[in-house]
Amino acid sequence: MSEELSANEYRQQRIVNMEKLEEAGFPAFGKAFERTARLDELHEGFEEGKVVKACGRIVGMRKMGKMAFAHLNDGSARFQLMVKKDILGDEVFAAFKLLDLGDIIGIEGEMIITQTGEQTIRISNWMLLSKALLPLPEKFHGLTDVETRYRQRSLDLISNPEVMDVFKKRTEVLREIRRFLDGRGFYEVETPMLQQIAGGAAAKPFKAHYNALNVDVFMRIAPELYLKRLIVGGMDRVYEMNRNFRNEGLDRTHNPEFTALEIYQAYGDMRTMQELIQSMFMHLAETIFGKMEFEWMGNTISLQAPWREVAYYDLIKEHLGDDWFDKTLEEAVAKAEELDVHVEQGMNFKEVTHEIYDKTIEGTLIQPTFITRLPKELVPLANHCPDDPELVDVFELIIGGKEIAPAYSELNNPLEQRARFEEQAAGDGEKIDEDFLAALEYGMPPTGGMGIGIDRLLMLLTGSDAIRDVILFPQLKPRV
RNA sequence: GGGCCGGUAGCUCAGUCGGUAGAGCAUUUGACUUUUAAUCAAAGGGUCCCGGGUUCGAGUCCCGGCCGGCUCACCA
Repeated sequence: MSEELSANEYRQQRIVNMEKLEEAGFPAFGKAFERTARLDELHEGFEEGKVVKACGRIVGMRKMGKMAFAHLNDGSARFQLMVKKDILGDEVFAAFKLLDLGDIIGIEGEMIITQTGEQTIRISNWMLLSKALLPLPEKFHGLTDVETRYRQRSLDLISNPEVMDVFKKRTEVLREIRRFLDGRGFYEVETPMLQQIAGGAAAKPFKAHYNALNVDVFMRIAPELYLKRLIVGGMDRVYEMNRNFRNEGLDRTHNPEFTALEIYQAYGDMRTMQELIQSMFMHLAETIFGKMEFEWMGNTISLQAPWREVAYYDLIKEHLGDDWFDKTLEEAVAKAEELDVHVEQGMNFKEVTHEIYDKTIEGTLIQPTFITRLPKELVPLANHCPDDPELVDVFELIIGGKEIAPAYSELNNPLEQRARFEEQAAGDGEKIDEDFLAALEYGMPPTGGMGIGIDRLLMLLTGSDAIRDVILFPQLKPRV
């Protein structure tokens, strides 16, 4: 007996049941059903004696001789059904007992409270809306195999309510972000995902071919250069929240397609973004989660503003000593080795310092922290700090030891922008986006810009340790 | 890419020293009008991830591969 045949036994049995139901006058795949309310709403507005219509999937069934109890789930909640032979009559009751777990039905009945105190609908009538030909995962343990959960998200959602909850929260967060930004006068825009030059970030793009123009195109790695064109054009508050694609590895915090929110506000700067993100995160925490503290990867994180702000050099000194910047390169390398931080031959002092920061300091910043005044070498596309041309006017927001959002006082000097592009192009051979540079030459107002990794934000807000748990269909290797 | 762990019935999992493949749920049949992991009785259900090897005999040991998880590294 093959696995396939065995699985088929369940299917065969359900097809037999389906035929019996059809003979009894219950077509297996019904039409639209008008319900009184969702099951969660019925629980909330429960009223003993009220007659209601509801529908959903049968997720539990306890059959007895002349009555049965079942549980219905419509994705919002579960609701118990009481099914009695003396109410339905012999044939309709017998047909009900032919239903399988997973079948989708519509019912009508009276809301009652059972002896054990559970809100229940005692049904007077029912119809089959859709037959399930395959068995559902087991009722008690549910579906736990992670691989199956990601590959068959439908089943995951059916059998794991907490998974459903995370994805509903995801939708609510996206909706609330839009509402928040719209309320501040931002326009949501859509810019190309198919780009002939993949700019705006340093990452490897996915490549595709466009037949009609016979050109290679790239899936975007960032919308930044297009959004700034809109700032030049006078749309002075814009945001885009959509997918970016990066042709890189896959791990607990990286998926090749991920959702990024980029925000640009003309006549603002990094400070504008700082206020915006604190207000926005607190707003989300308050309105959707009703709390300010979140458990994430073993830490309790408070989003209560104001968040800590520390200049990069001060942070380094805090961890490596006030005299750090008086040290020689050799001393810095020695310290790195002592800390078990791997440094490459030929790295300069700043690079070694940053490597140490990356490996030993960033991870310790659990509570929200703005790191400001970064060395310009680290951030090529930002404006200088007004008081120090060696530093750039940016912040990196770290939460839970992870980078959540960078923000810049955007570079709006087209000559300097061109110089930096040329330097970059010399390094990696990428084409320069001349149209973008031309736009800048018409004049871009001083602008604050920010990028937020939405998936990582959702990990924090929902307490998820893996990005796969906040993305409905994460990338997986194909199954053979 | 390296290391460690895992893949056995539809689902969740056991499987000892290499000796006939197990349980619970689910399914089928029967009993049962207040159950809720319903209960009771009986039955059916397996490509033990794939391919080689060792052996009289492999779910188990060895080699290779696939998929997944954790972790380190790389990339940013």
